[in-house]
Amino acid sequence: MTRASSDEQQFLAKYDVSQYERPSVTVDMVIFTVKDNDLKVLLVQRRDHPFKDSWAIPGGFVGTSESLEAAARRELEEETGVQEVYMEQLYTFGDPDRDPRTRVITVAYFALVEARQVRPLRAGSDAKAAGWFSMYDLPKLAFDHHDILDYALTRLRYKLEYTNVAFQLLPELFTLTELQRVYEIVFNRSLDKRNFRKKLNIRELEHSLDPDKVYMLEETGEFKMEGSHRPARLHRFIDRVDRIVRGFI
Amino acid sequence: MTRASSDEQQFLAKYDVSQYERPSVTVDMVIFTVKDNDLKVLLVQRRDHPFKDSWAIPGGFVGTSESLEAAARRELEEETGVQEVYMEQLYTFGDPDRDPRTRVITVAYFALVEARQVRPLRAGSDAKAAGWFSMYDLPKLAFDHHDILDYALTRLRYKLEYTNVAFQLLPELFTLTELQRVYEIVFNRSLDKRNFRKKLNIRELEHSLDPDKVYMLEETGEFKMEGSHRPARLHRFIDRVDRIVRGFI
DNA sequence: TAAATAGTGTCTCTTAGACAATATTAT
DNA sequence: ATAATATTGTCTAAGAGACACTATTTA
Repeated sequence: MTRASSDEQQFLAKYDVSQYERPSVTVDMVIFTVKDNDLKVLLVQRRDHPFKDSWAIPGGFVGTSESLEAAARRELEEETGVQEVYMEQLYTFGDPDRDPRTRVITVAYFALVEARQVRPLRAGSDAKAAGWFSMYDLPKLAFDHHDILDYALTRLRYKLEYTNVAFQLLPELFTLTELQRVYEIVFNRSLDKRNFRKKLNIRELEHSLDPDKVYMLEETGEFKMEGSHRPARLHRFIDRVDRIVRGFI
Repeated sequence: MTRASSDEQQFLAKYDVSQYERPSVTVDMVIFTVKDNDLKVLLVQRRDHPFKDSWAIPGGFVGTSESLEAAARRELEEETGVQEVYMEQLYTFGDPDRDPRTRVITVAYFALVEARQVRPLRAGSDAKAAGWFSMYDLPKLAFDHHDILDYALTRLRYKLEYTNVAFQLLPELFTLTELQRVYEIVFNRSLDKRNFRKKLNIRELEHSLDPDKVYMLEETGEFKMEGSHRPARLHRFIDRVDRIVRGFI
């Protein structure tokens, strides 16, 4: 940052902030979880017009001195009670008529949360209800929220293909079969168990060559004893990296 | 879109558009070209505060009833005179203090233009000068524009790796050596000629399996006769697709 | 014929995907 | 022993990367 000259200070003092018409700016949150053997997204039912009673992804206005990411995390926390989860900017939707009230530009984010960390959903000041909906069986949505969800699902699949973020959808300890189920649910097709595990190993090696980039899968030595069958090894992901905040690239 | 009920119409009539403080929204354009054996970006020198006299990427406010993409194309056309070039949304930068005047959220786009299609650069209403700068030797930039360019270069490299957009940086007819030079310049390292061409063939096949996805490389039968050496075959890309407008995923 | 650039093929290593048998636990 | 799920390896095909020689043109 260059130091402000007195010339510049003079300019800034005179600057007329109401010189241009301004759109409203919101953040909208696509919050995914895997639950009941299904990929779910959090929707709220609108209490007010426009699209009163329609379901929509949660969102809200960006505070005057609040960063976009902070606004997104605030919304996420309001809806789910969770913090510190994986979140990234998705895309900015700004068609002039996407909101019938006035010009609203929305910066969409998507987040991955573990179902069990989420507190029970509740209505809010502008939502008469909230709930988890299957991505494969959505109701009609308000605004352009179908577009946003389409885009989010594509991004989610893409992310799962070349990163290890999947563990963000699982509890800390999980079996490889549970991890595979996450992939199967997100990609909506079954996978071969041996190939899946082989690929995990390959990723493992790749990643250990670049420890700044991703997460490492680790055996805990513990087992999941459940059901009348052979117990499964429990694994965990080790964080080797500062959380990747910025969107995909 | 649901039909507006009279209840809803009543609501919309009363809706107070000045209810929330609003940030300004701009689009900023990262305009890349390959020229003089170098990757160049278009910069303008600011006529006014803040950052008076600093170089910056061109941008401007989004019109009240103008889509983000339209605003980006308008800026692009103003600066370069070109239209119908490859452009995609990059990322939205919204730190509260990124602009000392007031809250300004900017939606960054990046575009690829062919150097010879660009009309000579000229100053503008808010720029005392404009010019092409090497991405590998940038001046100090205004605002957070270094961040935006870093991000744009990463995205550009990524795009070149898995798509055929590189031809957007070339004239309609080009030799394979010229195409390879584009890759070498963007990735800033030399490539093996045989492997490069082999990969082009593989991409070709992939793409013909999915003709809705990308472009096809085609031999024209013409040759570039230039210099005292064997002439090179001229190629072109055939558009097999509606332009991909949305950002990468 | 010399200089300059164009054009081309093989080998090895790694990865992706198809595919089935054995191991361990509770009942 | 049976039911249920966990765990493991091989084969083939395709792609990535290293590597060097011949072809064609003009001066």
